[in-house]
Amino acid sequence: MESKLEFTPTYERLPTYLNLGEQALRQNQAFISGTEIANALDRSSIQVRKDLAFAGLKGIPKRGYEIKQFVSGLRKFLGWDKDKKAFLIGVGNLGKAIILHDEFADCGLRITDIFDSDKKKIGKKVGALKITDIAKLENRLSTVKPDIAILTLSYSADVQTLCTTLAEHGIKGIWNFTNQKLVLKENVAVYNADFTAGLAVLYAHINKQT
Amino acid sequence: MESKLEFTPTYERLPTYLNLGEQALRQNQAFISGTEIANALDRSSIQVRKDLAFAGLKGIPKRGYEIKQFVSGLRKFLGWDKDKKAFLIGVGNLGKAIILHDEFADCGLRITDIFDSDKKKIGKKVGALKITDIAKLENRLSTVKPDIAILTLSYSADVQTLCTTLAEHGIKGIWNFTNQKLVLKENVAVYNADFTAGLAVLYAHINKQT
DNA sequence: TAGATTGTTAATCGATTAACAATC
DNA sequence: TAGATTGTTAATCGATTAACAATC
Repeated sequence: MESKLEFTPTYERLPTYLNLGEQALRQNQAFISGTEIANALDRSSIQVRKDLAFAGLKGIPKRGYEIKQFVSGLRKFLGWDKDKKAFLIGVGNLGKAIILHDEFADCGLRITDIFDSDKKKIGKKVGALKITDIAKLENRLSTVKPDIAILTLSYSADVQTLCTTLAEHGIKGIWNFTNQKLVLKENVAVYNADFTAGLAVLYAHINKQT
Repeated sequence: MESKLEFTPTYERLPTYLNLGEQALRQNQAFISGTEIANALDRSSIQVRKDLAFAGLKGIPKRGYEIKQFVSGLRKFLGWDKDKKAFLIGVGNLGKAIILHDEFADCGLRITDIFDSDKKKIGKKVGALKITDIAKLENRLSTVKPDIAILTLSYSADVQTLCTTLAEHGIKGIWNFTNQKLVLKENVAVYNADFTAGLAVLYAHINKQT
C-alpha cells in the first residue's frame, strides 16, 4: 500500500469475525462471546476482544456481544453498509470470478461497469453486466463517478496510463490484481492483491514443518 | 495461518523483488541495487536490504546484487525452483482463473489434477487438464501424492471433511480460497486467501483520506 | 579519492499477549 | 455467590527504521 495504515492486521481479521456473527445470527443466537469467536478461528480471545473494541463494539461481561448489534456495528465499521460503485477492468477469468461472486454485494461493493479491450468480448454479458469497450472508460467515469476500480487485466497491458486516467477522474481506491506497481498520488488508496505473496508464505510454512 | 511463522511480511515482499529482478534480467542488466528496488516499489532501501539478507543474498557495495545470482538465489529461497504437485478442487470461475494462470508454473506450482462434483463439468477440459469427478479424489491422492491442495469450491460445500481426507493422504499445504475456517493437524500448512480482508483494508484507507 | 552501496548493530515503533480489575 | 467474560493497562515480542562502519 502507498500510505501507512495502522491496525492493518485488525482490519484484515474483522471480516472473519463478521462472518461468524452472521452465521450465529442465522441460527438465531442472541449473543456471541470473544472466547467463542477465538475458539472457532483458532486465535486468542484477548486479540478478538482488542479487535472488537477497536471496531467500537461493546460487550456485556459474562454474556458477550449482542448479535444484532455486533453484526450491524461491525458492518458499519467496515463500511459494508453503504454501497460503493466500482468499475472492473479486464474481464478475463479472474474478472469474471469477481463479477459473479455475489458475496461482494454484501460488502457494499457494487460493480456497475465492466470493461475490456478485446473486441470479441465487447457487448457480451457476464451475469447482469454487459462488457463495455475500454475506449469508453473516460466517458463512463465522468457519468458514473465510481469510488473504486478493480484491475484484473492481463499483465502486459499498460496499467500505469490507466491509473492516471482513473486518478484524474477522482477514483478513491484501486484493488490491484495485476503484478505491476502502481504509481499514484497520495489521495488514491491502492490495495495490491498479489497471489504470489500467498504462495511464498505457504511454501515457507511447508518447509518449516519438514 | 495455524502455526506462527516469523518474517511473514518479508516472505510476502520477496516475490515483488524477484519480479523486478526478472524484469532487469530480461533487459540484460548486470546488477540491481537495493535502492533501485526500493524506489521502484516505493519502500525503504533498508527494508529491501534486510529482506534480501534474510533470503541469503549477498550484494557488492557500490554495485548492488549480481542479477543472475539474485534471481536464482531468490527463486531457490522461495522454493520456486522445485516443482510441487497440486490438486485444485472446485472448478468455478476462480478455479479456472488459477488453472489458466501460466505464471504459477514459474512459482513451482504444477497443477496435475482438477476436481469438481458437478456432473456437467466432469470430463470437460480446462486448458490442458480434464475435470475429474471429486469421487475419485482419494484414489488420485494415493496415486499422485500431491504436496498442495487449492480449494476453490463454492462456500456451501463441506470443506472440512475434504480437508480431513487431504490430511490423511499427507497433503503438506492448503491454499484456501473458501471463507471457511479449516481445522487441521499441526503439520498441515494453511494459507487463507480471503478476498474480503483486502476489501476491509482498502475501505479503511479510503475512509482515512477523506 | 569520493560517493554510493552493502551489511549489521542499536533504537524505535507497532502489534500481540499477559495480567487483572470491573461486572453481569 | 461463583464463574465467566469484558475492557484496559502494562509487558513482551517482532518488525521496521536509524545509524554507521566496511568496502568496491
